[in-house]
Amino acid sequence: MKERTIPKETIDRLPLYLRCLEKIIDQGEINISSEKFSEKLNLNSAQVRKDLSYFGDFGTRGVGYATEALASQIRSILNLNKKWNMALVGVGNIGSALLTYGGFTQGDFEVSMAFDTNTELIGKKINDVEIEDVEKLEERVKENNIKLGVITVPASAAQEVANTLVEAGVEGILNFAPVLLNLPKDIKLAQVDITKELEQLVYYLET
Amino acid sequence: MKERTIPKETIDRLPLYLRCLEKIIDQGEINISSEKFSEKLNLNSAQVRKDLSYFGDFGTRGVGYATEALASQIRSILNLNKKWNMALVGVGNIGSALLTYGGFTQGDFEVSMAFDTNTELIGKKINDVEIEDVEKLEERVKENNIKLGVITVPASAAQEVANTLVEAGVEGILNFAPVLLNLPKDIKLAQVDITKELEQLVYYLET
DNA sequence: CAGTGTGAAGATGTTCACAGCG
DNA sequence: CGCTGTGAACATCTTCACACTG
Repeated sequence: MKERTIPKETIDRLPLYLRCLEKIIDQGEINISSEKFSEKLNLNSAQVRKDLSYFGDFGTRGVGYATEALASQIRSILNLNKKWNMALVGVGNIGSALLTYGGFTQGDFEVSMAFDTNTELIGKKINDVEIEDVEKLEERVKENNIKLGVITVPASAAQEVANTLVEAGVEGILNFAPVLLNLPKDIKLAQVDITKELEQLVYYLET
Repeated sequence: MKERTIPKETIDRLPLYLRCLEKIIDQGEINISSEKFSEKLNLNSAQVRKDLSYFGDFGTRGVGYATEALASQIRSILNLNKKWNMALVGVGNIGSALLTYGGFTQGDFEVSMAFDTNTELIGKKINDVEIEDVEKLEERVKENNIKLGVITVPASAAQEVANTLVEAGVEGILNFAPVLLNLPKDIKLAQVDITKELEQLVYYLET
């Protein structure tokens, strides 16, 4: 293992490696070569080896990578050894979808608090999570030591919500609102921008 | 305007330029300099000028870019001059959220057909769209000449749905399922992978 | 003379090719 | 002998710096 700066793109691919590994572990495979790996993920095998070598010498020459051990390593690199609770703000279409989303309900992430301004919603429960007044956000997030916030409010409210989340001590934000958030640089941001994806997509289409 | 290959990253940024422009047009600005632009988007001003220059000489030296004209140019480059109808498959949490999503309901994109396998859902309407049997997908998508598909089914069903959409003549797919789809190379893909985003996000967090 | 458009330099990421280990 | 790990070559993207124009 060398001390080097790790490309963002490598981090980008780690979740894909992990997902691929979990699949082939299910199929009972004990080892996998970088070649096999790269075929499944449509990339170059040298890419796979280089990516993994940033974090240690996980492979065995002549054999490949031990699937179980590698999966465990990647989970550890990605900080997936603890359950991440999230505070969600904005219980609209996407917000409620995330509250009941099976994709991570049973996994490493869980929406454990939800906030809204709509008095019709406050007090109701979705998937065992009670919707609370956004006024209480700061207090409640601090109290529960939540480190991840999810923004699913309309674009116009997103920056204000982001500020409140930061005040409340959140360290990372998953933002679904189509705005560029202004955040302190120690706060990490993941942006999910569906309209942007669609606009890019149709650029490439025949018209 | 030079004939050059346009970086993917440039296409990535076009929707952001557009969004930013629309905002400042609302504020009544007639012109904007690459410098102002770059501040609002957190990038280098040379980046802005280079990106825009791939498509033509839109700026005026000493003045900047005419906001209205540039917005219109970008919309045209991105193929946003027509309304894009989409066929959505999988009316679960995320699927139904998209059916009622205000973010593009009033815009350039609209989910105009929805399919599912669940007989409880088939026949019901969400936001004026009747949910149909996925068996009818190919026929109905062809008949309506739909060019965009949205996959919001569980991971295990995603590849099969993708195949059907391709059979039906779709040219672009927006996929929310956490799988790497195998598609003919003339079919364009946009992937929205929420779990991946979260996994990357927490990599960067203190633990 | 302010601000674009763009070659050239620099930074970052990917692929090649092969030495060396199990 | 097969497959990893990795310098070096290559490709792509970003930033600099400045000539030139409206």
